Amino acid sequence: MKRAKKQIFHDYIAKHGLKSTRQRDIILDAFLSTDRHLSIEELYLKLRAKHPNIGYATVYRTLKLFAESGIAREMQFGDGQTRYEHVTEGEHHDHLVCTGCGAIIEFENEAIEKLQDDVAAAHDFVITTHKLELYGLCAACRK
Amino acid sequence: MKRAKKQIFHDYIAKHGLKSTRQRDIILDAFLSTDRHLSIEELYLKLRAKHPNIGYATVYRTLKLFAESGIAREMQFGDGQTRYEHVTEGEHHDHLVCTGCGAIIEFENEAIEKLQDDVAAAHDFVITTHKLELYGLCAACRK
DNA sequence: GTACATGCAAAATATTTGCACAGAG
DNA sequence: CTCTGTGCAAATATTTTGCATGTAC
Repeated sequence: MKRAKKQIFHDYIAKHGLKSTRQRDIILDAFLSTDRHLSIEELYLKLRAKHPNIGYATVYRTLKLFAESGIAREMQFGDGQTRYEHVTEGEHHDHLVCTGCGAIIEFENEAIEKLQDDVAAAHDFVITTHKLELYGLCAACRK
Repeated sequence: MKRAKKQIFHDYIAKHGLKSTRQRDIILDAFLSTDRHLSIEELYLKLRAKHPNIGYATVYRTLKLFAESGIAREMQFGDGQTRYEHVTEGEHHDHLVCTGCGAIIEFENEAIEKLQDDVAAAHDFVITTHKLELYGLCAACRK
């Protein structure tokens, strides 16, 4: 799966006349080998440990590329930072966010998706994406 | 209803030892008499027409106050600007956003809310709020 | 009179852009 | 060799803060 995303990215690069560079590979590896919801800053700091010469701007530009290529998606959880999450083709999930510890749990629910389509149809909309986030406290944080 | 929100805000002000000022009243009026999803900048520009001496910072601070008092809520629709929407007690709604013309339609769906509770229960979460946004194209923008 | 509020400008954040140089194809 | 990518710094955009002054209570 990690391999599949590298493949998708490299295909995208090739198809658009872009170039495969050392930095992009490094950032891609770092992105694929972490948690699914990291901010640019988190990724940048993580990278800098091993690759102090990679610039902030390159991380921004490269993550945007990931998003365009379809292997990542920009997310806003309202904390002022844009986060990027992994996207796997055909998969969709929503989020359960603990406001105590910041944990983000993913879930899928077919029934909800179905109802969303109904709502959209009732308003004569054609949905392209959606975002569902439930904010609350996890068991541990309620103690 | 507009009156009710003014009441809520003034009660909040009073209870917290804050002060009722001309600016807060002006901003409150402007907020209550507009669309339900405006950015700070939109509100600020609208205000400046009639009240050129109100500062940007005051608008920011006042809208945060509105949110604290419970008559407004901060929203992020991913366009880089924080927007504030009206909150009516006991009411909850979600959003249908047209990516073509930017229209935002509100809707409510009990069945979805119920399923969300089920999801939360399954993960041992207690939900405090949630956010559901459906992005797509409205009928007019599909033509 | 004593806080709290305001307005302005400066600061803090987050993100984007210009440009000279480096490197992939 | 050409055109894209990189790194750095500067520019933008958004939001917050410090401070002197104003004003509600």
